[in-house]
Amino acid sequence: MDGGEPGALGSRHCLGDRGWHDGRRGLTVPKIVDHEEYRAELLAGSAELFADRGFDGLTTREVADALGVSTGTIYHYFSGKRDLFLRVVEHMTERLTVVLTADLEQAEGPVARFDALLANAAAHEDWLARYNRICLDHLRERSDDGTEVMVATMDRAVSQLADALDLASGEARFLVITVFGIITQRDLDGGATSFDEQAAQLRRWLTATNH
Amino acid sequence: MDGGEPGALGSRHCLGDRGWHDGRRGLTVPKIVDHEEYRAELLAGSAELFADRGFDGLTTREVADALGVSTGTIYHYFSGKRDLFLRVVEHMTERLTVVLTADLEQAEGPVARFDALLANAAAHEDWLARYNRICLDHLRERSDDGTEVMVATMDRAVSQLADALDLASGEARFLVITVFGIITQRDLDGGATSFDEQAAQLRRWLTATNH
Amino acid sequence: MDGGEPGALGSRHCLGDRGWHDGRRGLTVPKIVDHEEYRAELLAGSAELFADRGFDGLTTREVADALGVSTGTIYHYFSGKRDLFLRVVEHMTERLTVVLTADLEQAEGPVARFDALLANAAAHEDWLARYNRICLDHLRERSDDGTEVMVATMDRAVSQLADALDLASGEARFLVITVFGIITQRDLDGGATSFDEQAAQLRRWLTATNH
Amino acid sequence: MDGGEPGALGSRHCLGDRGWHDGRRGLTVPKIVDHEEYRAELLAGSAELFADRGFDGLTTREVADALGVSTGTIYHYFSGKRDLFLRVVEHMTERLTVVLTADLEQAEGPVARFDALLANAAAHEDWLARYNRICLDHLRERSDDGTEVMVATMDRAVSQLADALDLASGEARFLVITVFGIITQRDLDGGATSFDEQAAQLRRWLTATNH
DNA sequence: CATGAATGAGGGTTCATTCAT
DNA sequence: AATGAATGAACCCTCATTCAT
Repeated sequence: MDGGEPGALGSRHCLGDRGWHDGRRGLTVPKIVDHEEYRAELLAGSAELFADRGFDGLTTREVADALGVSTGTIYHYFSGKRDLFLRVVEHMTERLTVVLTADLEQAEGPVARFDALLANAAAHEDWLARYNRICLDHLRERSDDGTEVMVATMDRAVSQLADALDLASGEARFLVITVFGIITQRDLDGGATSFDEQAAQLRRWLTATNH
Repeated sequence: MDGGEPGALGSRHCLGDRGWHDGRRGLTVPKIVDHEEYRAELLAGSAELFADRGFDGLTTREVADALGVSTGTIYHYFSGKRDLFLRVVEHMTERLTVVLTADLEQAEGPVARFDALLANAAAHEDWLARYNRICLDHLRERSDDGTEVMVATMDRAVSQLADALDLASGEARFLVITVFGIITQRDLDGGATSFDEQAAQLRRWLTATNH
Repeated sequence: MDGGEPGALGSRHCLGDRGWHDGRRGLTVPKIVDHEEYRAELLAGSAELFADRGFDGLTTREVADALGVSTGTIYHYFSGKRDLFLRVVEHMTERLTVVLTADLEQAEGPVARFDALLANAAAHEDWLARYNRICLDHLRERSDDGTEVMVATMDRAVSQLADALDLASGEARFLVITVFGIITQRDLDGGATSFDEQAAQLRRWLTATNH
Repeated sequence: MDGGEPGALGSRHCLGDRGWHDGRRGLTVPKIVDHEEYRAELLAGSAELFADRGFDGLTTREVADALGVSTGTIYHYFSGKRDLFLRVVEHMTERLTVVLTADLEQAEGPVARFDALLANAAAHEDWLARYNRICLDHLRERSDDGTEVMVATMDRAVSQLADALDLASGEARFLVITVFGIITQRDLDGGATSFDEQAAQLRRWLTATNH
């Protein structure tokens, strides 16, 4: 189980001890870069919480405690709880394609890439499960334009996968849907469903398709 | 699109006017049956709300208003908001198999039954999407024993389907997972994903499998 | 020193113990009248607090404690702290003319009515001082249309006084302004300024005016 | 309409660019005078804000922004928000007599001095209105010894005016009270009340008195 | 049985103040 | 001397729950 950030060593870190550390004498110019970096750290640290507890089930106090900062600090970097949540979703959404298609290029041929995709899904299963939960929560908060983001995100992932695996768009979409289906089910039943067994079913579909 | 109860004529009904204080005492002998029926009506009426807004995003006042009763009435039939939610999940869970396998027996042969299953899913898509949402919410409220219920529910549905469609357990599970995957995706993207197109992919898998 | 309501015996009363007390059997119709009465009591009880501490300097908890109710109750009768404050100002504004002109009719002749006016001012000095404070606070909260209310209120009081004392509009206005000036000064210096001495100056003006 | 400081050219100036870190060390010897001057500038710049928004309605951040400095700077020159406010009141109080009696000596005779007084009041109406507001706020912050300051201030102004206009103490007090009454009323009604008309009433009183 | 007024703990958010730079 | 990021107590307000009617 990986931490809040896939690929990063997301050990529970305390973010509470920073300063300006500008360097050159007396200059009171704080580093802008640092601010953005810190923001990203807060985002990464909040993702897991929002996924586990849901937007409404999570308090800002809990977020602050988990991040090792005060509630005021959260409001220094984000305009509110809702803003933080929306940024978390944005942040995760940007990484979805990366998570699914990482190392896909290094595999030779569609079948090998299919295996690589499943390996990616298995490696980042927790992250994907969290993303899935968060997406449903996001829909509640932005029922108006929430779907637009999802459509665009899905389309991007699907088109990349279609290219890499030499599949039609609808087929690649089926692939993503099923992968998420397996992950959702395992999320719901606590892992009772075998990932490999279901992956085997999916490979059978691929074999029947890929001609 | 059906209402809160699949198969029932789920028009938005106001439950508030049963009128225990209608005057003629002695006439309105409160039957036990009535109590249970009323409870069921409250459950059915709450399902949609919990699915749409989430457990934490919904207030008891809102539930009461939607049901056309007072908050006190809810506390008369349930021990609290959480209890109501848990009963809603139970109530929906009990119906899951029914929803998925309705009219399945009348179809002849595995393939026809597969089609009937998909027809069921399409007919009750809203209900299934809500059930899917509620299950993830349920997991948050009962992270301890929440999975047990899900495992049992899934197993029951899977074994029924395995019998009806002449599939191995793992195959039937794949079927359910994929159906839910499609419905979840359509829930997220507002219906942008074509149900039929994805169903066609699933049939391809079935064809490759069912020999 | 009178309480929050001029003329009323405004002893610090605990408002926390009420019910429906409808009377006729089983009817679940709560009394509407009661609701409005209670609202008025809350208003009267809040006036002193807002005057003493200012809108921003007063917490809802303090209001609730002083009224002997919970914070939630305040939100049951008013839409928020700001609404409560605005209603208090409205409530007091409606009474201003009454406070100033009470018993004025019973006096014979302009001079006697002038004396009656000063007697009214002295009798309700605390209430007038509070009203004065609250008006300045009100201006901060509603800098847009706050002045309109003040203009209308002042005009009403002035025209009544002009009639009763047989004064021109500008003269009646001078009278009101000076009375409030004396009260404000006494509010600021803790009563060091003599009310009677200043009233004597005002009477000298009246004598020079009233021809 | 004058700025925060009567008689001073109170254009909204940014105080934030004194540049202690301008580079050439040793050149910018921090004089004590400078420190005090700067303090006075901060005081003058804050007066308007405190009057308009009230002590509790104003944040230190807002004060800092308006002054063009950081919040830290305020804490360098004052021990806190409350201290700053108290110093503002002190600062304004010291100037009250000056504002009211400026150019009074140059006028010949009591009546001419009376006119000069009214001219002063009209010229510094905004400042006086702000002073009036701030005094009521001050009373809230220092209800214990707040009145003492007010009594002393009033007495000083009254005795100066009594001398200059050849009035008895109570008469001079009436004069000040009425001037403030007019200004307060005009503050409340947005200038709807005519200053000159009310001043004419006051002159009538003077005529009846000064014999 | 049904109601909804009342409660008060706890929610999101603000802001006076501190202090490392 | 000046900055502004960080803090956390305390703000206004919400809402699950109780109970007199």
